[in-house]
Amino acid sequence: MTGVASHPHSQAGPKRASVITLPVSSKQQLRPTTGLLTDLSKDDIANIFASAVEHHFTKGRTIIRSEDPATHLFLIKVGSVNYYRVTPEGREILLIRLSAGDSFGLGTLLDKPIGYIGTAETLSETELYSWEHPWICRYVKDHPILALNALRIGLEYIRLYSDRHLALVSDSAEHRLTRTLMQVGVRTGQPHPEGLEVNITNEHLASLADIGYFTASRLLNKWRQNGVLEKSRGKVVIRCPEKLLGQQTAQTHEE
Amino acid sequence: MTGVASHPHSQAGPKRASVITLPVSSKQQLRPTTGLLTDLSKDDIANIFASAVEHHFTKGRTIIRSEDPATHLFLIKVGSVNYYRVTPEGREILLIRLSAGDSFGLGTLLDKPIGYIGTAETLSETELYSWEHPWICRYVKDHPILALNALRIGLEYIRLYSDRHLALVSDSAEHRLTRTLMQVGVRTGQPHPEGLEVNITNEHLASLADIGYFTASRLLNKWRQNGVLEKSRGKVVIRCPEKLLGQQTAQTHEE
DNA sequence: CGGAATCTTGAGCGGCTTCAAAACCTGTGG
DNA sequence: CCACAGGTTTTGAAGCCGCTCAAGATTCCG
Repeated sequence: MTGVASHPHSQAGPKRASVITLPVSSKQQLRPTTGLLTDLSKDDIANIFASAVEHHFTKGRTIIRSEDPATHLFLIKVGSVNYYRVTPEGREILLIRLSAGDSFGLGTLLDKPIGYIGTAETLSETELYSWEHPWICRYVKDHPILALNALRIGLEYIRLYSDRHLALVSDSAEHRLTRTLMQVGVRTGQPHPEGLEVNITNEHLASLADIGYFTASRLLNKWRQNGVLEKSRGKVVIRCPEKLLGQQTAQTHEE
Repeated sequence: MTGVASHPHSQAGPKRASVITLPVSSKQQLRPTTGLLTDLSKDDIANIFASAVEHHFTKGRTIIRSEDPATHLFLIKVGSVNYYRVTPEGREILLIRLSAGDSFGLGTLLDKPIGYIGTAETLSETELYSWEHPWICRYVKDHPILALNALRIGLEYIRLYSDRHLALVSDSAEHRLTRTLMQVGVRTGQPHPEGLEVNITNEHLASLADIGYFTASRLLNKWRQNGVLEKSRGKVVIRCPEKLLGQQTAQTHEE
Protein backbone atom coordinates (compact mmCIF):
# COMPACT_ATOMS: atom_id res chain seq x y z
CA MET A 1 0.00 0.00 0.00
CA THR A 2 2.56 2.47 0.83
CA GLY A 3 4.59 4.53 -1.51
CA VAL A 4 3.85 2.22 -4.38
CA ALA A 5 3.35 5.42 -6.32
CA SER A 6 5.61 5.86 -9.33
CA HIS A 7 4.83 4.59 -12.78
CA PRO A 8 5.18 4.83 -16.55
CA HIS A 9 4.26 7.90 -18.47
CA SER A 10 4.88 7.38 -22.14
CA GLN A 11 2.78 5.97 -24.95
CA ALA A 12 1.17 7.26 -28.07
CA GLY A 13 3.28 10.34 -28.44
CA PRO A 14 6.75 10.20 -29.91
CA LYS A 15 8.00 12.11 -26.93
CA ARG A 16 9.13 10.08 -24.03
CA ALA A 17 8.75 11.38 -20.51
CA SER A 18 12.12 12.39 -19.27
CA VAL A 19 13.28 11.37 -15.85
CA ILE A 20 12.92 14.35 -13.61
CA THR A 21 15.09 15.06 -10.64
CA LEU A 22 13.42 15.64 -7.35
CA PRO A 23 14.10 17.50 -4.18
CA VAL A 24 14.11 14.13 -2.52
CA SER A 25 17.19 13.11 -0.70
CA SER A 26 16.82 9.37 -0.92
CA LYS A 27 17.70 7.47 -4.04
CA GLN A 28 14.21 6.15 -4.48
CA GLN A 29 13.03 6.24 -8.04
CA LEU A 30 9.86 8.22 -8.29
CA ARG A 31 9.52 8.27 -12.01
CA PRO A 32 9.77 5.08 -13.98
CA THR A 33 12.21 4.87 -16.81
CA THR A 34 9.86 3.45 -19.39
CA GLY A 35 6.29 2.80 -20.34
CA LEU A 36 4.74 -0.20 -21.98
CA LEU A 37 5.19 1.17 -25.49
CA THR A 38 8.71 2.43 -25.13
CA ASP A 39 11.14 1.66 -27.94
CA LEU A 40 8.46 0.62 -30.38
CA SER A 41 8.62 2.24 -33.79
CA LYS A 42 6.16 4.94 -34.74
CA ASP A 43 4.55 2.57 -37.19
CA ASP A 44 4.12 -0.11 -34.58
CA ILE A 45 2.60 2.31 -32.16
CA ALA A 46 0.22 3.60 -34.78
CA ASN A 47 -0.68 0.03 -35.54
CA ILE A 48 -1.33 -0.75 -31.92
CA PHE A 49 -3.61 2.20 -31.39
CA ALA A 50 -5.43 1.41 -34.60
CA SER A 51 -6.33 -1.93 -33.08
CA ALA A 52 -7.35 -0.52 -29.75
CA VAL A 53 -10.86 -0.01 -28.55
CA GLU A 54 -11.54 3.21 -26.74
CA HIS A 55 -13.67 3.31 -23.64
CA HIS A 56 -15.14 6.09 -21.64
CA PHE A 57 -15.91 5.70 -17.97
CA THR A 58 -17.59 8.01 -15.55
CA LYS A 59 -16.29 8.51 -12.05
CA GLY A 60 -16.51 5.60 -9.68
CA ARG A 61 -16.80 2.80 -12.23
CA THR A 62 -15.11 -0.53 -11.79
CA ILE A 63 -13.10 -1.54 -14.84
CA ILE A 64 -11.63 -4.84 -13.80
CA ARG A 65 -12.01 -6.89 -10.69
CA SER A 66 -9.42 -8.69 -8.62
CA GLU A 67 -9.24 -12.44 -9.31
CA ASP A 68 -11.18 -12.23 -12.55
CA PRO A 69 -9.54 -13.94 -15.50
CA ALA A 70 -7.46 -11.42 -17.40
CA THR A 71 -8.98 -10.79 -20.81
CA HIS A 72 -8.01 -7.22 -21.61
CA LEU A 73 -4.98 -5.03 -21.52
CA PHE A 74 -5.68 -1.41 -20.67
CA LEU A 75 -3.82 1.83 -21.13
CA ILE A 76 -5.06 5.07 -19.67
CA LYS A 77 -5.49 7.91 -22.15
CA VAL A 78 -6.78 10.49 -19.71
CA GLY A 79 -8.01 10.34 -16.15
CA SER A 80 -6.97 8.33 -13.14
CA VAL A 81 -7.88 5.08 -11.48
CA ASN A 82 -7.32 3.48 -8.12
CA TYR A 83 -5.84 0.02 -8.21
CA TYR A 84 -6.64 -1.84 -5.01
CA ARG A 85 -7.30 -5.15 -3.34
CA VAL A 86 -9.86 -5.99 -0.71
CA THR A 87 -9.11 -7.73 2.55
CA PRO A 88 -11.26 -10.62 3.75
CA GLU A 89 -12.92 -8.17 6.13
CA GLY A 90 -13.80 -5.88 3.28
CA ARG A 91 -11.26 -3.13 3.72
CA GLU A 92 -9.91 -1.70 0.48
CA ILE A 93 -6.14 -1.50 0.33
CA LEU A 94 -4.81 0.81 -2.33
CA LEU A 95 -1.95 -0.69 -4.25
CA ILE A 96 -1.33 2.26 -6.50
CA ARG A 97 -2.99 5.16 -8.17
CA LEU A 98 -2.65 5.06 -11.94
CA SER A 99 -2.95 7.95 -14.32
CA ALA A 100 -2.50 8.87 -17.98
CA GLY A 101 0.10 6.72 -19.69
CA ASP A 102 -0.11 3.91 -17.16
CA SER A 103 -1.29 0.48 -18.12
CA PHE A 104 -2.80 -2.44 -16.26
CA GLY A 105 -3.77 -5.99 -17.02
CA LEU A 106 -0.20 -6.86 -17.95
CA GLY A 107 -0.97 -10.50 -17.34
CA THR A 108 -2.74 -10.55 -20.69
CA LEU A 109 0.59 -10.51 -22.48
CA LEU A 110 0.95 -14.12 -21.40
CA ASP A 111 -0.39 -16.99 -23.41
CA LYS A 112 -2.15 -18.29 -20.37
CA PRO A 113 -2.81 -15.15 -18.40
CA ILE A 114 -2.97 -15.05 -14.66
CA GLY A 115 -6.03 -13.43 -13.12
CA TYR A 116 -6.12 -9.71 -12.51
CA ILE A 117 -4.27 -8.93 -9.33
CA GLY A 118 -6.31 -5.95 -8.21
CA THR A 119 -9.50 -4.10 -8.84
CA ALA A 120 -9.36 -0.93 -10.93
CA GLU A 121 -11.86 1.84 -10.30
CA THR A 122 -12.04 5.24 -11.94
CA LEU A 123 -11.57 8.31 -9.80
CA SER A 124 -12.78 10.73 -12.42
CA GLU A 125 -13.96 10.83 -15.99
CA THR A 126 -11.55 8.48 -17.64
CA GLU A 127 -10.77 7.41 -21.17
CA LEU A 128 -8.74 4.34 -21.90
CA TYR A 129 -7.63 2.06 -24.66
CA SER A 130 -8.08 -1.66 -24.45
CA TRP A 131 -6.94 -4.71 -26.37
CA GLU A 132 -8.19 -8.23 -26.19
CA HIS A 133 -5.98 -11.01 -25.00
CA PRO A 134 -5.71 -12.96 -28.26
CA TRP A 135 -4.73 -9.88 -30.21
CA ILE A 136 -2.17 -8.54 -27.78
CA CYS A 137 -0.83 -12.01 -27.35
CA ARG A 138 -0.29 -12.40 -31.06
CA TYR A 139 1.25 -8.99 -31.24
CA VAL A 140 3.74 -9.77 -28.51
CA LYS A 141 5.01 -12.71 -30.50
CA ASP A 142 6.08 -10.36 -33.27
CA HIS A 143 7.29 -7.63 -30.96
CA PRO A 144 9.09 -9.16 -28.03
CA ILE A 145 10.05 -5.70 -26.89
CA LEU A 146 6.57 -5.44 -25.49
CA ALA A 147 7.21 -8.34 -23.15
CA LEU A 148 10.46 -6.78 -22.04
CA ASN A 149 8.80 -3.46 -21.34
CA ALA A 150 6.17 -5.23 -19.30
CA LEU A 151 8.87 -7.11 -17.44
CA ARG A 152 10.64 -3.87 -16.61
CA ILE A 153 7.44 -2.35 -15.34
CA GLY A 154 6.74 -5.43 -13.26
CA LEU A 155 10.19 -5.38 -11.73
CA GLU A 156 9.83 -1.71 -10.94
CA TYR A 157 6.60 -2.48 -9.18
CA ILE A 158 8.32 -5.14 -7.16
CA ARG A 159 10.96 -2.70 -6.11
CA LEU A 160 8.44 -0.04 -5.22
CA TYR A 161 6.35 -2.51 -3.41
CA SER A 162 9.23 -3.78 -1.37
CA ASP A 163 10.15 -0.16 -0.64
CA ARG A 164 6.72 0.32 0.77
CA HIS A 165 7.07 -2.85 2.73
CA LEU A 166 10.38 -1.86 4.27
CA ALA A 167 8.87 1.46 5.23
CA LEU A 168 5.95 -0.28 6.82
CA VAL A 169 8.04 -2.46 9.07
CA SER A 170 10.73 0.03 9.95
CA ASP A 171 9.40 3.56 9.65
CA SER A 172 6.94 5.54 11.69
CA ALA A 173 3.48 6.41 10.47
CA GLU A 174 4.60 9.99 10.06
CA HIS A 175 7.55 9.08 7.92
CA ARG A 176 5.42 6.89 5.72
CA LEU A 177 2.89 9.60 5.14
CA THR A 178 5.51 12.09 4.02
CA ARG A 179 6.93 9.53 1.63
CA THR A 180 3.54 8.76 0.22
CA LEU A 181 2.52 12.36 -0.07
CA MET A 182 5.68 13.23 -1.95
CA GLN A 183 5.34 10.33 -4.31
CA VAL A 184 1.71 10.93 -5.11
CA GLY A 185 2.52 14.59 -5.49
CA VAL A 186 5.23 13.94 -8.02
CA ARG A 187 3.18 11.45 -9.95
CA THR A 188 -0.20 13.00 -10.12
CA GLY A 189 0.29 16.47 -8.72
CA GLN A 190 -0.64 19.65 -10.57
CA PRO A 191 1.22 22.96 -10.53
CA HIS A 192 -0.42 25.47 -8.24
CA PRO A 193 0.43 29.09 -7.41
CA GLU A 194 1.09 28.15 -3.81
CA GLY A 195 2.98 24.94 -4.52
CA LEU A 196 2.08 21.47 -5.70
CA GLU A 197 -1.56 20.47 -5.71
CA VAL A 198 -2.57 16.87 -5.08
CA ASN A 199 -6.12 15.68 -5.45
CA ILE A 200 -6.63 12.91 -2.96
CA THR A 201 -8.71 12.25 0.10
CA ASN A 202 -7.29 11.60 3.51
CA GLU A 203 -8.67 8.13 3.34
CA HIS A 204 -6.83 7.23 0.15
CA LEU A 205 -3.66 8.85 1.37
CA ALA A 206 -3.88 6.85 4.56
CA SER A 207 -4.40 3.63 2.66
CA LEU A 208 -1.41 4.29 0.44
CA ALA A 209 0.72 5.11 3.45
CA ASP A 210 -0.54 2.14 5.44
CA ILE A 211 -1.69 4.21 8.32
CA GLY A 212 -5.00 4.78 10.00
CA TYR A 213 -7.59 7.09 8.68
CA PHE A 214 -7.48 9.40 11.69
CA THR A 215 -3.77 9.37 12.06
CA ALA A 216 -3.50 10.83 8.59
CA SER A 217 -5.86 13.63 9.48
CA ARG A 218 -3.90 14.50 12.59
CA LEU A 219 -0.57 14.56 10.80
CA LEU A 220 -1.86 16.66 7.94
CA ASN A 221 -3.27 19.13 10.39
CA LYS A 222 0.00 19.40 12.21
CA TRP A 223 1.73 20.16 8.96
CA ARG A 224 -0.86 22.67 7.97
CA GLN A 225 -0.31 24.51 11.22
CA ASN A 226 3.41 24.47 10.51
CA GLY A 227 2.64 26.10 7.19
CA VAL A 228 4.07 23.21 5.25
CA LEU A 229 0.87 22.55 3.36
CA GLU A 230 -2.73 23.49 2.89
CA LYS A 231 -5.60 21.12 3.13
CA SER A 232 -9.14 21.14 1.95
CA ARG A 233 -11.67 18.50 1.12
CA GLY A 234 -10.08 16.01 -1.21
CA LYS A 235 -7.09 18.19 -1.91
CA VAL A 236 -3.65 18.89 -0.52
CA VAL A 237 -1.36 21.71 -1.57
CA ILE A 238 2.24 21.10 -0.68
CA ARG A 239 3.90 24.43 -0.08
CA CYS A 240 7.44 23.43 0.67
CA PRO A 241 8.43 19.86 -0.03
CA GLU A 242 11.77 20.33 1.70
CA LYS A 243 10.13 21.15 4.97
CA LEU A 244 7.80 18.23 4.56
CA LEU A 245 10.74 15.92 4.30
CA GLY A 246 12.37 17.71 7.17
CA GLN A 247 9.41 17.08 9.43
CA GLN A 248 10.42 13.50 9.84
CA THR A 249 13.49 14.29 11.84
CA ALA A 250 12.61 17.74 13.09
CA GLN A 251 9.54 16.23 14.63
CA THR A 252 7.10 18.32 16.57
CA HIS A 253 9.24 20.67 18.57
CA GLU A 254 6.06 22.47 19.28
CA GLU A 255 2.45 21.72 19.93
CA MET B 1 8.79 -10.98 3.62
CA THR B 2 5.70 -12.79 4.32
CA GLY B 3 4.10 -15.41 2.25
CA VAL B 4 6.23 -14.39 -0.66
CA ALA B 5 7.07 -18.06 -0.69
CA SER B 6 6.12 -19.87 -3.91
CA HIS B 7 8.28 -20.06 -6.96
CA PRO B 8 9.39 -21.87 -10.09
CA HIS B 9 10.57 -25.39 -10.03
CA SER B 10 11.38 -26.50 -13.53
CA GLN B 11 14.49 -26.29 -15.62
CA ALA B 12 16.78 -28.82 -17.21
CA GLY B 13 14.45 -31.77 -16.88
CA PRO B 14 11.67 -32.41 -19.36
CA LYS B 15 9.27 -32.96 -16.52
CA ARG B 16 7.39 -29.97 -15.30
CA ALA B 17 6.47 -29.63 -11.68
CA SER B 18 2.78 -30.22 -11.36
CA VAL B 19 0.64 -27.93 -9.30
CA ILE B 20 -0.02 -29.67 -6.05
CA THR B 21 -3.13 -29.23 -4.00
CA LEU B 22 -2.74 -28.28 -0.42
CA PRO B 23 -4.60 -28.65 2.81
CA VAL B 24 -4.93 -24.92 2.77
CA SER B 25 -8.37 -23.49 2.70
CA SER B 26 -7.62 -20.20 1.05
CA LYS B 27 -7.13 -19.92 -2.67
CA GLN B 28 -3.63 -18.63 -2.34
CA GLN B 29 -1.26 -20.11 -4.83
CA LEU B 30 1.62 -21.72 -3.07
CA ARG B 31 3.27 -23.30 -6.05
CA PRO B 32 4.03 -21.27 -9.10
CA THR B 33 2.79 -22.46 -12.42
CA THR B 34 5.99 -22.08 -14.33
CA GLY B 35 9.72 -21.58 -14.12
CA LEU B 36 12.00 -19.44 -16.16
CA LEU B 37 12.73 -22.17 -18.66
CA THR B 38 9.21 -23.45 -19.12
CA ASP B 39 8.07 -24.13 -22.67
CA LEU B 40 11.53 -23.97 -24.15
CA SER B 41 12.50 -26.86 -26.38
CA LYS B 42 14.89 -29.51 -25.16
CA ASP B 43 17.47 -28.24 -27.58
CA ASP B 44 17.14 -24.70 -26.38
CA ILE B 45 17.46 -25.78 -22.80
CA ALA B 46 20.51 -27.84 -23.57
CA ASN B 47 21.91 -24.85 -25.36
CA ILE B 48 21.27 -22.59 -22.42
CA PHE B 49 22.93 -24.84 -19.92
CA ALA B 50 25.86 -25.32 -22.24
CA SER B 51 26.41 -21.59 -22.05
CA ALA B 52 26.04 -21.40 -18.32
CA VAL B 53 28.81 -21.06 -15.83
CA GLU B 54 28.50 -23.17 -12.72
CA HIS B 55 29.34 -21.78 -9.33
CA HIS B 56 29.74 -23.35 -5.97
CA PHE B 57 29.15 -21.39 -2.79
CA THR B 58 29.64 -22.33 0.80
CA LYS B 59 27.11 -21.42 3.43
CA GLY B 60 26.69 -17.77 4.26
CA ARG B 61 28.14 -16.28 1.07
CA THR B 62 26.70 -13.23 -0.58
CA ILE B 63 26.03 -13.78 -4.27
CA ILE B 64 24.56 -10.46 -5.32
CA ARG B 65 23.96 -7.28 -3.44
CA SER B 66 20.96 -4.99 -3.42
CA GLU B 67 21.35 -1.92 -5.64
CA ASP B 68 24.32 -3.30 -7.53
CA PRO B 69 24.02 -3.11 -11.31
CA ALA B 70 22.56 -6.35 -12.58
CA THR B 71 25.17 -8.23 -14.58
CA HIS B 72 24.26 -11.87 -14.11
CA LEU B 73 21.22 -14.06 -14.23
CA PHE B 74 21.26 -16.94 -11.75
CA LEU B 75 19.43 -20.21 -11.47
CA ILE B 76 19.76 -22.42 -8.44
CA LYS B 77 20.82 -25.99 -9.14
CA VAL B 78 20.91 -27.19 -5.57
CA GLY B 79 20.77 -25.46 -2.22
CA SER B 80 18.87 -22.47 -0.93
CA VAL B 81 19.39 -18.76 -0.57
CA ASN B 82 17.79 -15.94 1.34
CA TYR B 83 16.74 -12.97 -0.74
CA TYR B 84 16.47 -9.88 1.43
CA ARG B 85 16.78 -6.14 1.67
CA VAL B 86 18.27 -4.06 4.43
CA THR B 87 16.53 -1.17 6.14
CA PRO B 88 18.34 2.13 6.69
CA GLU B 89 18.77 1.04 10.31
CA GLY B 90 20.45 -2.15 9.23
CA ARG B 91 17.69 -4.66 9.83
CA GLU B 92 17.51 -7.43 7.24
CA ILE B 93 14.04 -7.97 5.83
CA LEU B 94 13.60 -11.30 4.11
CA LEU B 95 11.75 -10.99 0.84
CA ILE B 96 11.76 -14.66 -0.01
CA ARG B 97 13.65 -17.86 0.42
CA LEU B 98 14.70 -19.37 -2.87
CA SER B 99 15.60 -22.97 -3.56
CA ALA B 100 16.43 -25.36 -6.37
CA GLY B 101 14.84 -24.34 -9.66
CA ASP B 102 14.36 -20.75 -8.64
CA SER B 103 16.10 -17.94 -10.44
CA PHE B 104 17.07 -14.40 -9.58
CA GLY B 105 18.55 -11.44 -11.33
CA LEU B 106 15.66 -11.31 -13.79
CA GLY B 107 16.47 -7.70 -14.52
CA THR B 108 19.33 -8.92 -16.68
CA LEU B 109 16.89 -9.96 -19.37
CA LEU B 110 16.46 -6.28 -20.10
CA ASP B 111 18.67 -4.42 -22.48
CA LYS B 112 19.32 -1.82 -19.86
CA PRO B 113 18.94 -3.79 -16.67
CA ILE B 114 17.72 -2.30 -13.46
CA GLY B 115 19.86 -2.89 -10.38
CA TYR B 116 19.41 -5.98 -8.28
CA ILE B 117 16.46 -5.51 -5.99
CA GLY B 118 17.67 -7.56 -3.07
CA THR B 119 20.73 -9.23 -1.65
CA ALA B 120 21.08 -12.97 -2.11
CA GLU B 121 22.93 -15.01 0.48
CA THR B 122 23.41 -18.75 0.61
CA LEU B 123 21.91 -20.68 3.51
CA SER B 124 23.78 -23.86 2.78
CA GLU B 125 26.17 -25.37 0.28
CA THR B 126 24.74 -24.13 -2.96
CA GLU B 127 25.40 -24.70 -6.63
CA LEU B 128 24.06 -22.41 -9.25
CA TYR B 129 24.22 -21.59 -12.91
CA SER B 130 24.90 -18.10 -14.13
CA TRP B 131 24.79 -16.24 -17.41
CA GLU B 132 26.19 -12.86 -18.27
CA HIS B 133 23.94 -10.04 -19.25
CA PRO B 134 25.06 -9.66 -22.87
CA TRP B 135 24.59 -13.33 -23.56
CA ILE B 136 21.20 -13.75 -21.93
CA CYS B 137 20.11 -10.54 -23.51
CA ARG B 138 20.99 -11.77 -26.97
CA TYR B 139 19.34 -15.07 -26.24
CA VAL B 140 16.11 -13.42 -25.21
CA LYS B 141 15.92 -11.70 -28.57
CA ASP B 142 15.73 -15.07 -30.27
CA HIS B 143 13.53 -16.65 -27.67
CA PRO B 144 10.90 -14.20 -26.51
CA ILE B 145 9.30 -16.91 -24.46
CA LEU B 146 12.02 -16.30 -21.92
CA ALA B 147 10.82 -12.76 -21.42
CA LEU B 148 7.26 -13.95 -21.03
CA ASN B 149 8.27 -16.53 -18.46
CA ALA B 150 10.11 -13.87 -16.55
CA LEU B 151 7.08 -11.62 -16.76
CA ARG B 152 4.86 -14.33 -15.37
CA ILE B 153 7.25 -14.92 -12.51
CA GLY B 154 7.38 -11.22 -11.81
CA LEU B 155 3.63 -10.90 -11.77
CA GLU B 156 3.36 -13.85 -9.44
CA TYR B 157 5.77 -12.15 -7.12
CA ILE B 158 3.68 -9.04 -7.17
CA ARG B 159 0.62 -11.02 -6.24
CA LEU B 160 2.41 -12.87 -3.47
CA TYR B 161 3.89 -9.69 -2.25
CA SER B 162 0.58 -7.92 -2.10
CA ASP B 163 -0.83 -10.97 -0.34
CA ARG B 164 1.79 -10.52 2.27
CA HIS B 165 1.02 -6.87 2.46
CA LEU B 166 -2.68 -7.37 2.95
CA ALA B 167 -1.90 -9.85 5.68
CA LEU B 168 0.39 -7.36 7.33
CA VAL B 169 -2.21 -4.63 7.53
CA SER B 170 -5.24 -6.71 8.34
CA ASP B 171 -4.18 -9.92 10.06
CA SER B 172 -2.79 -10.58 13.50
CA ALA B 173 0.78 -11.58 14.11
CA GLU B 174 -0.43 -15.08 14.91
CA HIS B 175 -2.31 -15.42 11.67
CA ARG B 176 0.66 -14.22 9.69
CA LEU B 177 2.99 -16.67 11.30
CA THR B 178 0.76 -19.62 10.48
CA ARG B 179 0.53 -18.46 6.89
CA THR B 180 4.24 -18.08 6.63
CA LEU B 181 4.99 -21.36 8.29
CA MET B 182 2.69 -23.22 5.97
CA GLN B 183 4.10 -21.58 2.89
CA VAL B 184 7.69 -22.15 3.80
CA GLY B 185 6.76 -25.69 4.76
CA VAL B 186 5.23 -26.41 1.40
CA ARG B 187 8.05 -24.80 -0.52
CA THR B 188 11.12 -26.01 1.24
CA GLY B 189 9.83 -28.57 3.70
CA GLN B 190 11.09 -32.14 3.89
CA PRO B 191 9.06 -35.25 4.68
CA HIS B 192 9.51 -36.41 8.24
CA PRO B 193 8.12 -39.38 10.19
CA GLU B 194 6.28 -37.02 12.51
CA GLY B 195 5.07 -34.61 9.86
CA LEU B 196 6.64 -31.92 7.74
CA GLU B 197 10.10 -30.72 8.59
CA VAL B 198 11.12 -27.15 7.94
CA ASN B 199 14.64 -25.92 8.40
CA ILE B 200 14.50 -22.35 9.48
CA THR B 201 15.36 -20.26 12.47
CA ASN B 202 12.87 -18.32 14.52
CA GLU B 203 14.53 -15.18 13.37
CA HIS B 204 14.04 -15.88 9.68
CA LEU B 205 10.51 -17.06 10.23
CA ALA B 206 9.74 -13.88 12.10
CA SER B 207 11.18 -11.75 9.32
CA LEU B 208 9.14 -13.55 6.69
CA ALA B 209 6.00 -13.17 8.77
CA ASP B 210 6.72 -9.55 9.57
CA ILE B 211 6.55 -10.08 13.27
CA GLY B 212 8.96 -9.56 16.10
CA TYR B 213 11.63 -11.95 16.95
CA PHE B 214 10.25 -12.75 20.39
CA THR B 215 6.67 -12.91 19.35
CA ALA B 216 7.57 -15.75 17.01
CA SER B 217 9.20 -17.66 19.82
CA ARG B 218 6.15 -17.26 22.04
CA LEU B 219 3.72 -18.37 19.38
CA LEU B 220 5.76 -21.38 18.38
CA ASN B 221 5.95 -22.41 21.99
CA LYS B 222 2.24 -22.16 22.42
CA TRP B 223 1.76 -24.41 19.44
CA ARG B 224 4.31 -26.87 20.66
CA GLN B 225 2.45 -27.14 23.91
CA ASN B 226 -0.73 -27.77 21.97
CA GLY B 227 1.08 -30.60 20.20
CA VAL B 228 0.67 -28.96 16.83
CA LEU B 229 4.38 -28.89 16.13
CA GLU B 230 7.81 -29.66 17.45
CA LYS B 231 10.60 -27.16 17.67
CA SER B 232 14.31 -27.44 17.96
CA ARG B 233 17.21 -25.22 17.04
CA GLY B 234 16.78 -24.08 13.48
CA LYS B 235 14.06 -26.58 12.77
CA VAL B 236 10.30 -26.90 12.99
CA VAL B 237 8.31 -30.07 12.51
CA ILE B 238 4.69 -29.45 11.67
CA ARG B 239 2.64 -32.34 13.00
CA CYS B 240 -0.84 -31.40 11.89
CA PRO B 241 -1.17 -28.58 9.43
CA GLU B 242 -4.95 -28.53 9.83
CA LYS B 243 -4.70 -27.71 13.49
CA LEU B 244 -2.12 -25.08 12.73
CA LEU B 245 -4.55 -23.35 10.46
CA GLY B 246 -7.25 -23.87 13.02
CA GLN B 247 -5.26 -22.06 15.68
CA GLN B 248 -6.08 -18.77 14.08
CA THR B 249 -9.73 -18.90 14.97
CA ALA B 250 -9.64 -21.39 17.82
CA GLN B 251 -7.24 -19.05 19.57
CA THR B 252 -5.88 -19.92 22.95
CA HIS B 253 -8.84 -21.31 24.75
CA GLU B 254 -6.41 -22.42 27.35
CA GLU B 255 -3.40 -21.18 29.21
C1' DC C 1 -32.19 22.85 2.14
C1' DG C 2 -31.19 18.18 3.16
C1' DG C 3 -28.24 14.39 2.80
C1' DA C 4 -23.95 12.27 1.85
C1' DA C 5 -19.29 12.35 1.98
C1' DT C 6 -15.29 14.14 4.16
C1' DC C 7 -12.78 15.71 7.88
C1' DT C 8 -11.77 16.85 12.93
C1' DT C 9 -10.90 15.98 17.77
C1' DG C 10 -10.73 13.56 22.05
C1' DA C 11 -10.08 9.67 25.00
C1' DG C 12 -8.93 4.86 25.87
C1' DC C 13 -6.62 0.88 25.24
C1' DG C 14 -4.36 -3.11 23.42
C1' DG C 15 -1.35 -6.07 20.61
C1' DC C 16 3.31 -6.00 19.76
C1' DT C 17 7.71 -4.44 20.28
C1' DT C 18 11.47 -3.51 23.08
C1' DC C 19 14.82 -4.38 26.51
C1' DA C 20 17.33 -7.39 29.76
C1' DA C 21 19.06 -11.47 31.26
C1' DA C 22 19.54 -16.11 31.47
C1' DA C 23 19.21 -20.90 29.59
C1' DC C 24 20.21 -23.69 25.91
C1' DC C 25 22.14 -26.12 22.02
C1' DT C 26 26.04 -27.36 18.73
C1' DG C 27 30.25 -27.76 16.83
C1' DT C 28 35.24 -26.97 17.72
C1' DG C 29 39.52 -27.48 19.69
C1' DG C 30 42.32 -28.43 23.45
C1' DC D 1 35.89 -35.94 27.06
C1' DC D 2 35.23 -31.52 28.61
C1' DA D 3 35.02 -26.72 28.16
C1' DC D 4 34.22 -22.78 25.60
C1' DA D 5 32.37 -19.56 22.29
C1' DG D 6 28.80 -18.44 19.09
C1' DG D 7 24.53 -18.61 17.69
C1' DT D 8 19.80 -19.59 19.12
C1' DT D 9 15.89 -19.61 22.10
C1' DT D 10 13.12 -18.58 26.26
C1' DT D 11 10.72 -15.76 29.54
C1' DG D 12 9.24 -11.74 32.04
C1' DA D 13 8.02 -7.09 32.50
C1' DA D 14 7.20 -2.49 30.78
C1' DG D 15 5.62 0.78 27.64
C1' DC D 16 4.25 3.01 23.48
C1' DC D 17 2.54 3.94 18.91
C1' DG D 18 -1.17 4.18 16.43
C1' DC D 19 -5.78 1.98 16.10
C1' DT D 20 -10.48 2.06 17.48
C1' DC D 21 -14.68 4.10 18.65
C1' DA D 22 -17.85 8.01 19.20
C1' DA D 23 -19.61 12.25 18.09
C1' DG D 24 -19.59 16.37 16.04
C1' DA D 25 -18.14 19.91 12.50
C1' DT D 26 -17.53 20.99 7.85
C1' DT D 27 -17.98 20.92 2.91
C1' DC D 28 -20.07 19.72 -1.24
C1' DC D 29 -23.78 18.85 -4.48
C1' DG D 30 -28.15 18.01 -6.27
